[in-house]
Amino acid sequence: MAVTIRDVAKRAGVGIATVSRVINGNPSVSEETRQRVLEAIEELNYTPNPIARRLSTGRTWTVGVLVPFFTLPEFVKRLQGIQHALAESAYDLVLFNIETPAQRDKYFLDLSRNNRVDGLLILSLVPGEEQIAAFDEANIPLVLVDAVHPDLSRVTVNHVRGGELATEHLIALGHRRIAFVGPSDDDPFRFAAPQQCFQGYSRMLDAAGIPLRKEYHVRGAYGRESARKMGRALLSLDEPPTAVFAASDTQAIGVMEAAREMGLRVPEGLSVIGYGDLRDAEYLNLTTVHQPLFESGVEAVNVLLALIEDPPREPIVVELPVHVVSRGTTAPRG
Amino acid sequence: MAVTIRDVAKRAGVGIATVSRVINGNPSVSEETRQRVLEAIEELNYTPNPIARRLSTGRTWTVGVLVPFFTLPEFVKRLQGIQHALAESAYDLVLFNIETPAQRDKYFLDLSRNNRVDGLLILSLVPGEEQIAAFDEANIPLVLVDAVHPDLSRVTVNHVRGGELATEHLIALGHRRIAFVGPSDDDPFRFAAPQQCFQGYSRMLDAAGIPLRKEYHVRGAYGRESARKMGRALLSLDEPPTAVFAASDTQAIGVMEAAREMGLRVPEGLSVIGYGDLRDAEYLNLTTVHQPLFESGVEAVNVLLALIEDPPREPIVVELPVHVVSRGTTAPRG
DNA sequence: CTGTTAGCGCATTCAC
DNA sequence: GTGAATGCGCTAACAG
Repeated sequence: MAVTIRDVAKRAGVGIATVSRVINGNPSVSEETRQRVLEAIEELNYTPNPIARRLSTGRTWTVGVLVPFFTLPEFVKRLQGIQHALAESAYDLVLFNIETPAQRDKYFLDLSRNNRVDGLLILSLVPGEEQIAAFDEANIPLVLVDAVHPDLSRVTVNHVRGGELATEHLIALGHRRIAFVGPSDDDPFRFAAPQQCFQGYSRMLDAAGIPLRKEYHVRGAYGRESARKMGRALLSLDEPPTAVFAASDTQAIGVMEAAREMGLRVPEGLSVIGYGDLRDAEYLNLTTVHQPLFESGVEAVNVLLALIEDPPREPIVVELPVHVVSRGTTAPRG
Repeated sequence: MAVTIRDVAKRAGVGIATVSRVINGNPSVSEETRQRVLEAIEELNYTPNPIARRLSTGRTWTVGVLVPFFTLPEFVKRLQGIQHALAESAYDLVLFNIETPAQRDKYFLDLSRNNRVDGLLILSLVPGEEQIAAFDEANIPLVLVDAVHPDLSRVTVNHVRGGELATEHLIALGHRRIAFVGPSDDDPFRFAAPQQCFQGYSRMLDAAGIPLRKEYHVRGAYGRESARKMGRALLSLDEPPTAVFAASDTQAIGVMEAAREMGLRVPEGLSVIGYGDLRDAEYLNLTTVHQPLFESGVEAVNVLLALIEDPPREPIVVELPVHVVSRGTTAPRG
């Protein structure tokens, strides 16, 4: 049926080992026989069976990506970076989407026991200690993206810093009544970023001598609709904020809609800064904190491949910078 | 190192064949030995090595998904359906993203020759005849999603019908000056849907006795920004349209923005209907034609798995229905 | 430099 | 019912 290494060997009049050597670029083959083998390969239209190779080498040539809710724009963009970096490698990308804690645990167990991936990228999730131990024992390197565990390699951005920068930006514009809008943290996955943004926010307020007002600190479901409601609530306060820092662009958009509905112009009546710099941000002229999403995917792949190639060593830590992208939704306090 | 079937066999005091039988649910094993084997498996924490199984069975237990620009929301949603359906199966999902014709051809060649996938889902792309022949020869079933080739199984929606429905909706509201906004078709991938939408549009106009006006037919780059410009151009016409059918929700949003900028209210001054029913559509209260994106992914997986299990046969064709979702952006002609 | 051989871990005849 | 033996296609010692 399919043409195998043996067919090529016969055709070229050599042993299968020689064919294997040619395929794998082993230098100890005479130029002459190499040519003969290459010709045979060409004529027979041969390509090595990857599965046999995998069994033989004991490697799967596969990288797994564990991602919660991969359809969320942040994750899509990270995935894009991962896909991009992996496309140029010999590794296949297999996607594991997680929508419930049960799924998460199932995949963790599955992937650490079965011989399914050579390495795993984990987005915005932190495995438990036993799970980490299992991967370690199975000798499967892990790289966290946008999540932190002291023993694991990771690619992160400093969200506390991001929160500081956003807040600093508003303070520099003269604002003092600055609200924070973020996703609620009763989510089963409880992503760390928003909480860290809040830390940066409160730290920077503190540094500026601005008291934290709890009525300016609102949380709700992720998504525009919810953010719009929160925005309306904020703007209905007796002393409404003059600026809002939203822990995601999606929520920033919701807040802007609330402002518009209430007859408030942005940025004249209300400054809004988002977080993430998602696709729509530029288009909507939204001031935001740029997060290197695509780049984080690329970097994570680089780190993981290094870990796969080299013997295990110290965790590799890459921290990518964030910066404010000042566009049209923030302005000096009126 | 890792525990193998041999370890289990030894532990249970049986041959490896028996262990294999137990694993694969072969009935010809006595209940007693089955229990013994299961215990051994449990104690040793054994899981079969999938790669060895793949080599032995000659199947990869892998499904490939070929998708152009997978970050576009339409594709993300289809991918979600695919992922969802595949998660419950024994198959891995490996993602191949395509951004250039060269990449497309490379993957087609690669996947048809190498033993990498048991089947392939192809989104919005049609392979060439030689490529189809190659897959056929390699015995790798193909399922097209949102694309048509007479010899291939596929899951589609009737975009001509979709275009008719959208146009009919506007006509029923009394509109006669109806414009069509779509992506330009000088794209190297030239997705078929927009063109078919246009066919439905022009067919329905014809049926209603409304002449097609070429100044009402505008095309431009995919994306909001471009659509906004087209919208402005349309609304600046001496005799501007009273309604716009956009071949994608993204473009519909751009048109709505153009209307707002020019002081026209939607739907009072301008009716807008989109296409796709993407996530934002409901939120923005956009009237649109619902496309079963998620469902198309699920169905495609079902078809593909059937094709993998069963001997090749007639192409399986699934056509999913579309329908207008009437929301707040269309109204009777003023 | 090159061919022979021995696995990789499992499924699967084929005898018993 | 069950075990021993063979092979899936390839890589990697090991001899020559």
